[in-house]
Amino acid sequence: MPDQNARHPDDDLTLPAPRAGGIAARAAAALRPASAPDYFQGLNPEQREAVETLDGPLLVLAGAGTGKTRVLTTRIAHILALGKARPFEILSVTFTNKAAREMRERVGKLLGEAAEGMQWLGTFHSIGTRILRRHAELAGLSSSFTILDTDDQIRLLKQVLSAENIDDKRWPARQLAFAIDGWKNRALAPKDVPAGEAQSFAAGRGAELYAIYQARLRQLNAVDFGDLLLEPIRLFREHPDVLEQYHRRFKYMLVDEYQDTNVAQYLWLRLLAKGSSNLACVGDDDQSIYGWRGAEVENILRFEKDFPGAKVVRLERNYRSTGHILNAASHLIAHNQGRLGKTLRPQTELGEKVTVAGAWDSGEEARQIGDEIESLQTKGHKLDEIAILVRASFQMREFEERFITLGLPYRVVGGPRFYERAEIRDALAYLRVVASPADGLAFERIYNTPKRGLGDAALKQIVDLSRAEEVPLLEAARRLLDGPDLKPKPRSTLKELVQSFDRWSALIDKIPHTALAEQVLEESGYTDMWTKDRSAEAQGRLENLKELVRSMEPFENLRGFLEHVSLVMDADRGPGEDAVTIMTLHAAKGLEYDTVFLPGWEEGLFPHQRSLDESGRAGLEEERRLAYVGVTRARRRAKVWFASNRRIHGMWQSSLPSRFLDELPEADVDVIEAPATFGGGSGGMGGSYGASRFDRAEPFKSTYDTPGWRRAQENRGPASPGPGARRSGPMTIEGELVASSTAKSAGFGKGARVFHQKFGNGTVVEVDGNKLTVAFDKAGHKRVVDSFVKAA
DNA sequence: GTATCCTCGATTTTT
DNA sequence: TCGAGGATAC
Repeated sequence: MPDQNARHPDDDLTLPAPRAGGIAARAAAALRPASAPDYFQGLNPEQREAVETLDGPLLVLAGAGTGKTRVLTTRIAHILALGKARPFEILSVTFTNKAAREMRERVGKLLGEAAEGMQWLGTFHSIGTRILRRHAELAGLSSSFTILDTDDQIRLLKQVLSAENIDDKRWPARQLAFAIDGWKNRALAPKDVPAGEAQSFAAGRGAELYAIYQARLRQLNAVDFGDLLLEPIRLFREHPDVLEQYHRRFKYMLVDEYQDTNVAQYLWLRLLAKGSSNLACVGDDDQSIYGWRGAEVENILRFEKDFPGAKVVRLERNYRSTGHILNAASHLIAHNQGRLGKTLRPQTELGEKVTVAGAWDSGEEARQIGDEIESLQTKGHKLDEIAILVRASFQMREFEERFITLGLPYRVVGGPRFYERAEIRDALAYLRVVASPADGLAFERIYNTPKRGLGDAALKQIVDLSRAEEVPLLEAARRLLDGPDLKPKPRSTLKELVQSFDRWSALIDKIPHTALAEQVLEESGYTDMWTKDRSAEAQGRLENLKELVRSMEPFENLRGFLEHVSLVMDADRGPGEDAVTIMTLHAAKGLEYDTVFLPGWEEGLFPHQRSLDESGRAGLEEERRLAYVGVTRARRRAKVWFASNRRIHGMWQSSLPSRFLDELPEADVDVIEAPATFGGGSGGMGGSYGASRFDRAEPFKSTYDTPGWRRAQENRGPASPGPGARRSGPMTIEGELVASSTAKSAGFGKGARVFHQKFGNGTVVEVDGNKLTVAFDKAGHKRVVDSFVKAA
């Protein structure tokens, strides 16, 4: 999506552009029929209520697959059709560019060109940028400020650390970046950082370094992502007249995925909502899975308190998935305590039960899933409608390898994205310097790429001069050429580089930006560098560079393109051939597939041990929400898998089925006994020791035959706890843990000698229900399920 | 400036 | 176990 900023001339806040008003008026006329407007067609009563409740704060609790986007877009159409506001008077915020793009498209379908006038539809960050550019001087910036990405941020922090004589081995820049991000997420300026936290970096210098970093940003006329939220907040607080302008401007405000907002975003919204108070937030507390990067579920849980008189509408009719899938998901998520309470109601038949199956190890898990996909394919299912959702990306590899063997087309979502590739970042760095010669970080990135013999020594001279004279790096380089300090060789190379940049910069308004980009890449020797490179990726990198130039075409100029890139960092990739999708659960939020495979439901992996260790119960609940997100991606088939052995950090570990399996309702789940392909796999393992397939089925069965499991069945109860009912968690998590670990044991006592297929012989040192701690003679202490060992 | 050795860490990720 | 990234040696 080309950024709107690039296309729309800056409008004046106080004088609405008449052109846009015309569009709105036409849209309104087109949409205003005699009776109920067409766009209400097919909305259920709750959705309609959410659309029609226009005045005052509104929270729409939209469960998975309940038509959330539809409500948002129809609401916009309704506001415009009633003439309550013009397109540019609606603030509509999303989290990702993808969501913003989709929203714009769908509004476009409803309204046609009126969607074009929606200048304030975008991500928190893009809207923040827009606001900040308008009032840059009030924030000590010029309106052409650059936006640093994570890489630039780290580079700058490294500079700060070295200038402050802090050993960056002991106190890595990454760690400081992480801390600063955390503070910014919570809208803390350097002076607001709690003393205790500042203490945690570089012997108490955390807040001080943060302050120095901020000062450096200002010097560079740059902001980081956090500033795009923080600076507008500061602006609004310190300049009530500015805030007032936006209050007048935004008649209606809509926020998507409200459960993902962090403190800064929340404050930002609160300030703006002091105007009209027509703030509609849509979200689902049960799908809050980004706590680890600053999202505060509390924001959504507290909505009614924060915005007095708020109306809450629950969307619970799910049009996506069949009954068993929804029942399973609802029952699972009901184990969480901190939630607003909401149960998905199926609108169609029960369909297929959710299946749960176990595999001996992760390799077998991948083989079985691969086989199942092939069989679905023979039955005529499209691969595009099949997804494998994993907890952690290392799980993907096994599937990829298997699918390559099978010749099964797949696509991996995630991974290094287009704009993060080294060659793209290098090319962009060149263009950034051309567009804004003061961009020191970009200059630093490419001043010796391709290698031109400018080493650290020359760089240090430039940096020192830049500091001493308080000028940008490029300017410092220029001055250095006039002085006596440079050796002849670097002098001539540097001179050529500086002159090249002067030449390119002069061309900015003279030739098309795509042609300029090509010229820069050519003359700088950058393309050459890859042409000469004999490595395997070089060809692909050259392709990427061409793709980059192509992607610049829709933009008016270089500046517009760079703005887009700094915020978007994401390139559309075409649909391509029919293929299975492999991605993380996090990446799957908002998507849906007919068939969803959910491998790796094992304790330690899912829920992830680290999440439990770091965040305790809150961590567990977020993991459970992730499981809920996973299951609710499925329209017709959800297939959960676990493996009893998995290689973690290169070492085989035996694993126990996830507690989340215990939390699925038996009535909606089929436990699959693995087909008899045991031992028929790759590698030398398996098969030879004559184990029966029940070796695998058994631990699973025993897990199910627990008091916790039975209690879970009894607690299934009616599907809906009723609006507003806060389910206090029908069963305690601790209870279930104890329950599943007090399952009947296969009868090994302390001191018994046992044999395990992977770990060999050992002695039982502890018995905890059906889980044994065994001191293996060779493999050390391990926890295993009793049915995996035999009496030795 | 580049090759090789070694050490460390190993969920999730957007802007 | 394996890979990236930094440090060291040439």
